[in-house]
Amino acid sequence: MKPENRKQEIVKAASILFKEKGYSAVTMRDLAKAMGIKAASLYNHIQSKQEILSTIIIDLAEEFTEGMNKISESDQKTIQKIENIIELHIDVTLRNADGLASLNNDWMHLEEDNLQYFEKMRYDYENNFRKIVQKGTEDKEIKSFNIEIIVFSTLSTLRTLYLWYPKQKDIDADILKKDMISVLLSGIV
Amino acid sequence: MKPENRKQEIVKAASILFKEKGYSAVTMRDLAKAMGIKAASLYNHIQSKQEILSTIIIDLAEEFTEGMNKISESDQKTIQKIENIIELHIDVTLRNADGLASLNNDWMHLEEDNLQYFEKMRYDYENNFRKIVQKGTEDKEIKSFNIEIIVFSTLSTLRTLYLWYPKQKDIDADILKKDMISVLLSGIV
DNA sequence: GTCTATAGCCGGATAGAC
DNA sequence: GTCTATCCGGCTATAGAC
Repeated sequence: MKPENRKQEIVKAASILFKEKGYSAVTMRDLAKAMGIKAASLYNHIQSKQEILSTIIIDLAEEFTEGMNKISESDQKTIQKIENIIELHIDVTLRNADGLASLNNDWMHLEEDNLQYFEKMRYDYENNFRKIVQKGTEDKEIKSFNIEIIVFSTLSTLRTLYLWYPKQKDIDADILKKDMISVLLSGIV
Repeated sequence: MKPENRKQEIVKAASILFKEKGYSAVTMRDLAKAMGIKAASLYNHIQSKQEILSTIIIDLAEEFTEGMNKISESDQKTIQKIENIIELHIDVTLRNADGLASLNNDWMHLEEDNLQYFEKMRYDYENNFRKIVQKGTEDKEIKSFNIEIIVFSTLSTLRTLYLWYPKQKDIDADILKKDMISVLLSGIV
């Protein structure tokens, strides 16, 4: 097995453990045990514990950044853009729910360069979202509530999907997308 | 100053640090430094690091449990109940936003009895919420989307308020309540 | 590529002086 | 009530045998 594949296995196992206890509470011994080897052996495939964390988080953050850039630059209507953002989050969650736990809760344990890079991506992502909502209210596609509240409540729900989706085993991805779009856009009343 | 007050100061300082880095990444030396004393001195006021965590989390969980029980047992209509739940979350967030970080992210580091007690309270809370939404759909007060999606998306937003509210310094609590109720109940379109 | 052994450091917590 | 000094265990990471 090539080292790259072995590294991917380590990252995957680490994602699950980081989700359960958080980056700081997971030891290299825990991770090695989950892989069925000794802690020292991990270092043939990775440089450090920190490298595992940054691999998980930066890959996901770049995925969101690329997706958001495409949506943001398109010439669709606001509502269509928001629907695409909801789909983006659901798609990423289906593919890597465990990694999203680190993205949401352990980003502050990234070190220098990666921390700055991550924070910039997150800022740009939120700002793109905010601009889309802003334009939507100007075009009267969206109600003129406080824009920050709209951005916050929508993003909160999408960012927390990773916690909730794995528990809903019997729900179809397409139904989830449809209902999630309805709930977030049209409300529940 | 009585020991009880000093303990409260420690818990408050710890809440801030736990919010920034998480329970596991904060050391007793970090906490002592924030209090302007040495780590050993903390132990004149608390039994252990674990005691600080359980004080933060259990107090808050009990506050939510009491609030939810009152709402749940009242004879109000469903929509009024949901509005009261939104207000409950906003009120607790205004009073103790830092502590809510531990409630949301560090509950898994509670030990045996407190962990079980917490998990029971959280289960009951969610179940009460679910029953309220269920009744609302039966009475046609609420649209008949997938109930789990409604419960999840509403709770996600309310639980994440602690991250967002402190950044919105210029927003009035009453306006926040009003707009949050509108966004969650009526949607944004 | 995995192992054993261990370096070197830092963690929570205690003892006892003041 | 706070301090200094310290115990002791667990942490990340490395060295070197197989």
